[in-house]
Amino acid sequence: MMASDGMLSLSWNNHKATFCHILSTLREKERYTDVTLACEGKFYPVHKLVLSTCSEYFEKMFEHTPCKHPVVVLKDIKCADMEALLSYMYDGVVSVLQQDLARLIKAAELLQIKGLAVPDEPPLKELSKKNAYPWSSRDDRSSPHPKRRRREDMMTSTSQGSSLPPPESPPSSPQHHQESNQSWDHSKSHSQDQREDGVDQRVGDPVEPAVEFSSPKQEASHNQEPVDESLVKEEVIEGSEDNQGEGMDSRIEYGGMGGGDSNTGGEEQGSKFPHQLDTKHPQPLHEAVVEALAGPSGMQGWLGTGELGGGFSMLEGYSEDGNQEVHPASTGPHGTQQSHQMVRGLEAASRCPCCSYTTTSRSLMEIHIATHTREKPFACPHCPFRAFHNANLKTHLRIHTGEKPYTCPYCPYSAAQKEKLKAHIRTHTGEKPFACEHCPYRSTRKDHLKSHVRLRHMRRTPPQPPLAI
DNA sequence: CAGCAGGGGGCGA
DNA sequence: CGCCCCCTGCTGC
Repeated sequence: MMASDGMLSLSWNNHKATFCHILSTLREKERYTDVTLACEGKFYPVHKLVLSTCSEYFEKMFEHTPCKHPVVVLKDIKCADMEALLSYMYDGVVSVLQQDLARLIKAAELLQIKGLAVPDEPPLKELSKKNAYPWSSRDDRSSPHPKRRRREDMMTSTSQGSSLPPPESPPSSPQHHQESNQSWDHSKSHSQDQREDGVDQRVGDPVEPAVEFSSPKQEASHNQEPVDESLVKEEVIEGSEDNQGEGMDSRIEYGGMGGGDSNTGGEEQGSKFPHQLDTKHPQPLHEAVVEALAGPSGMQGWLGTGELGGGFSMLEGYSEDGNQEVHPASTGPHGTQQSHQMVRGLEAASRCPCCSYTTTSRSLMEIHIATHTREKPFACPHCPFRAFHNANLKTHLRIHTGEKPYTCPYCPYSAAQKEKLKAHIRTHTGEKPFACEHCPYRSTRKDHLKSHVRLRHMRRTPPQPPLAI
């Protein structure tokens, strides 16, 4: 464009079209996808960025979902509609049969898709009137009031965007471009990244002080409706340790564990989930995946369980190879039924997405998964720390109280943890139980031995390099 | 500066 | 209880 004061403004004429095209292509190739939508047994790997751009609902969901690659189960959405909406979000256009329009719009409302169900902002998308919005002639396209009204009506009976009222319309297939065979089979993939470190995140945790995760509650408070429990749960993110990534937030405040990312953690994790790395994104994603594999149990995802998930449940079949985190996206009685039906249909030997636990029993799996997803019930009154076990909290509390009950018999040292004292005593006794298998080095502590091996025998003198050439 | 050693915090079980 | 990780201070090359 123009210049002022010697400044040149370069514009990319075809930017929009090219940009959209590339996005679509990326989706087709499933590259850089970082969220998977699941509905009716089909899985759609897509991009959070795109979803967030097109839907405030998804935006908020991801905002409170630190998972690297969450799986969002959409129970009240037909896969055909989902495909159409994805087409709409990626291409800005979707073709739909007149008869399917109402249902599609309804789905769009549930997901708060901008331009379809929610008035979109100035740079509106190209929604062809005839295709998707026949009546828009009487409406401002950018502000589909009728739609909005409808949505508001619905919202008055449910909390915002969270409990999605189940669509009643029967399933059918709107025409759409791509995606029809996007459904993946389980073996296909996704095992990659799911893990994040954990972090006990608990967005919306009812027990949590409002200060901490105010956003969801604020949202809820905006609604006149009482907070829908399912909404809250929906945002709950359970983590496990090591999360690097986004999930780290809370931990960073008080944790040293910092996402086990840096050193060994990364390596170990990498080796810990090899299947995740090789299955699906053999490509550049790699690093990101490795990064995502924060912790051994890094199950950041929101895994629905019987108690938690109003309308959501694990897809057992999916989890078989999956290692995916599953996030509930819709709730409500219908959703629940739907999902349960789906699960029943998939009943077979299934594997926990977060560990190697396998069972053919859905209920057993739910119980097991609860061990990953349960909240940390023991909260420190002085800091954001939470623990799974009371004993851990007690230990933690000593940080605040300064209590160090374990005293060294040889010196004035005292420790808050018994194990620390044991390690300390070795410094007096000279006991070094941990011997390096590559050299005479011995250590009083196992982690020091590990560091030693890493530094001296793994990094330094890699046996292969010369041979490899 | 690299490596070692010790202290400390957290996690899962 | 065992393990992991981070941080920091010390020491020797």
